[in-house]
This record gives sequence, structure tokens and C-alpha cells, in this order.
Amino acid sequence: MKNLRMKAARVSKDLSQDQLAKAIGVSRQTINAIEKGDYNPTINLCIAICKALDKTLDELFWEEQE
Amino acid sequence: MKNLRMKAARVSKDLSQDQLAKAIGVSRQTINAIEKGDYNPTINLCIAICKALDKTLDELFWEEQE
DNA sequence: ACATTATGTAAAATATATTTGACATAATGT
DNA sequence: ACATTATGTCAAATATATTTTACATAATGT
Repeated sequence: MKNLRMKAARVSKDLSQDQLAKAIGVSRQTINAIEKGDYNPTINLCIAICKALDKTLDELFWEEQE
Repeated sequence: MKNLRMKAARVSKDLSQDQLAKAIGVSRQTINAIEKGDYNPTINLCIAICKALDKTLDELFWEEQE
């Protein structure tokens, strides 16, 4: 299950995976893996991603909301 | 930083740390550590906790909301 | 056509989340 | 006073998140 909401939020901020990774302080592969799915990041990393993208946990990581 | 919101949600469901742990399929120590704070659980575990307690990620793990 | 940036992916190493087993104490009920 | 449940905490072991290095390909611009 890809995380398309996260990818959309990143792209709408005009950030590459690499730029987002550096802004947060993790590797590009980690960002790539989270967007790709089948990954289980830590909550602190999710929170850092949310802050960088101006979103909340529910908006990016809670289950499909319509 | 203790997670008092999670503890409150658990207590209001009349669940012990041990009962919640078993319901989710993790160890009691993990639940204890998360409530105690200074812990960095994975997002999947957070989601499992939220579901067990009928809460969302923002309600239990997003920063202090007033 | 060439160079550059962005993305997808893999294997080995490292950091850290989680478990297991154990012990101590507080709280509650009988 | 005793038994039982709930919680707090620790150390060693195990599982897994994350990094590092590396290579391949798609997309874009010149």
C-alpha cells in the first residue's frame, strides 16, 4: 500500500525525496521506502515528515479517509 | 514526556496495560514504555493502539492540541 | 546526444524497537 | 495479614528500522 497522500503533499511543496530527506535528517532511501509502502517507520519520523509537509498524522498516516 | 492521553483512553475503556498489550499482540513492557514516554514506537503499533482504544493518531500521538 | 536530477531498488552494516524473564512495589479485595 | 492484580523498571536477547554504498533507469534541460 503506497502512501500516495504523502507523495502528493511532498510534490505540492515542490520537494524531491532527497530534499525532504535532508530537511528531516534521514536518508533518501527511507523517504522512498515510506512512499513506496510496505514500510513501518517510527512515529517520531512520521511526525517529522508531517511537520515538514504541514500536515498532521491523520492526514498522512491514518487510514484512508474519504 | 508521558503520553497521558493514551493512558486516559485506556483507563476509560477499563483496560489494564496487560490487557491492552494482549489485545494488540505486544508485550506489557512496550505499552508501559509508551505511556511512560521517552519511547519511539513504530507507526503500525501506534495505529493498532488507536484502533484498540477507538481513537485516531492525532488524538493520541500528535502534539498537544488544546 | 549529452549532462543532470529524480526515482526505484538491493545487500550489508548499524542503530534501535520490542521481547523475554525477572524483581520490586502500590493498590485492591478477602 | 494474606493473596492477587496492576504498574514501574532493568538487563540481555531478538527483530527490525535506518544508513551507507552502489547501480540502474526515467525525466528534463541544453
